[in-house]
Amino acid sequence: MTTASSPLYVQLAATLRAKITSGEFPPGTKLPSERALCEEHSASRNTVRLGLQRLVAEGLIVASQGRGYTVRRQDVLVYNASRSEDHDRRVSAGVDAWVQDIEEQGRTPSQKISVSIERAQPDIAERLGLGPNSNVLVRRRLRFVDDQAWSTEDSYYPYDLVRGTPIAEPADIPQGVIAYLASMGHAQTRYLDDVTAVMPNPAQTSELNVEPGVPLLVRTRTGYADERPVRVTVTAMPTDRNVLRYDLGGPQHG
Amino acid sequence: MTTASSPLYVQLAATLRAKITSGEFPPGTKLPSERALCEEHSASRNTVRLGLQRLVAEGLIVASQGRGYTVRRQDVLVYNASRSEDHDRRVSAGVDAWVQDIEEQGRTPSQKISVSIERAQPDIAERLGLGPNSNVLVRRRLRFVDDQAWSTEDSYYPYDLVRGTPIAEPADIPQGVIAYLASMGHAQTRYLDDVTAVMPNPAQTSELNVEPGVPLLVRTRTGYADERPVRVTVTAMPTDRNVLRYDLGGPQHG
DNA sequence: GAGTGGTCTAGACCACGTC
DNA sequence: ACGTGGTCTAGACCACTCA
Repeated sequence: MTTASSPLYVQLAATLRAKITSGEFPPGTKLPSERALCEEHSASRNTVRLGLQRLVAEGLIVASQGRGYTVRRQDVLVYNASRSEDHDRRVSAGVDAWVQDIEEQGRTPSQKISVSIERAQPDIAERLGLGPNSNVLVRRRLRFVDDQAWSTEDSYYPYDLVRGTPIAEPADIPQGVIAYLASMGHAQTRYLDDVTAVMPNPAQTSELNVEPGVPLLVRTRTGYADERPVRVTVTAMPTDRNVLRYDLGGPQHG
Repeated sequence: MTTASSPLYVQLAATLRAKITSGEFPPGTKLPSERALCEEHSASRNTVRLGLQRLVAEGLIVASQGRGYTVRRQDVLVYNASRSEDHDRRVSAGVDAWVQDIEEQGRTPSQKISVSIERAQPDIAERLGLGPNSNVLVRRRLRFVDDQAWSTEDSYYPYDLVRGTPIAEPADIPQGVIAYLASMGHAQTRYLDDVTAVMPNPAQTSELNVEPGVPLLVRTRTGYADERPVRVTVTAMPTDRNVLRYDLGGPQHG
């Protein structure tokens, strides 16, 4: 047996994983307590915890102090990244593209917006083509779906570009920031998306209410108006509730 | 102090993290041994291990039995997803797009290809618009950069489409599979990419040589020829060495 | 062989949720 | 009040690496 030679905590994780993926433990099921699993598998609590930790890291179960472990409910929404900047759609709908995306999936989106002026972080400054001590206007969004925290989206604009405009106000802009910038002569004609994933740091863990161990999908979008970068947007999405979608119409790129 | 109230292992992780990110411990540095950190922080070994585990999960350090913990060397390559299917580039270069992408970054790519015929998994069958018991041709690629495992790419084709063609052979196809399919009248005109991230399972951990705790970026690309899905490709990339890039020429999508 | 991380035990007390 | 997970201790032996 190959399993007989693997560590106890790995076997324990495999046993529970099988019950979850087979459907014997459907989403919402409460797992036996750590101390019960100790007896059941003749293992110490530390060993049991090591095994459970594995399943938490895989996103299969969630732990809650005082309440126990439960099998996670899967509830994934699609964020359509390639069409999210479509001018026509946005202008006709009067809302931003994310809001529309979520509503089309029958859910209720909402967001909290805060605006500040900050010294640009080095990577942001580089993407915007700014000097090391430049200021940027930052619009931070915390996005909710059905009143549950869902993702964060932080946009950075060169401060010189937006000084004194409505973009610098902490309110939603009806037609969308993109369209407003376009009306000022900064129509974005090209977007560059870099996608990666990170493990959440403590701040993100609490802000987005993710279990430690669930990766965050991070998309960094740079928007260009006539080859000049005018915006960097960093979107962080817990992967247990998001899929990022790109619809590429064909081989028109080069 | 807020830090004074946080758990010991969190403080320990924060201390080491600061030394790493500040540059005091540059990449390649060997960390003090677990037992040395025990003394230094007056903590038990389990507690020290909890803290170190955190940094491993964040991808900052790697552990090696018998050798100790070392600060990870960051070495991230860009995979340009939006141009990777560009017919013109591929045909002119005579190699597949990933190979070209890596070579342009001054590295040496290589890959191992294996081909098999399998019963389609449910999610693959659904994306390909096939019935539940359909067969698919599977081309599995394990990709290397400078002889280090880098990513996996598994392509699924409806078996009826490729039976008896060179695609079903376990060799590289000089002009690329896409171009070959096009010459057979199945030119792919549209691609749909779903991007998410998962924690690696044990098989992926060993195949791609990733530390447990480093997330995998997973892109599922469905290729359409005249509205008919003809290919599904699943690419798994450890995020500690990959960034996925989309260059969107503008708001031409709808 | 000496030192490293990997696994494991058998306890302890604390913080949180539920009843 | 009780049971849950969260943190922590002080040991033990094994597996691996390197000199």
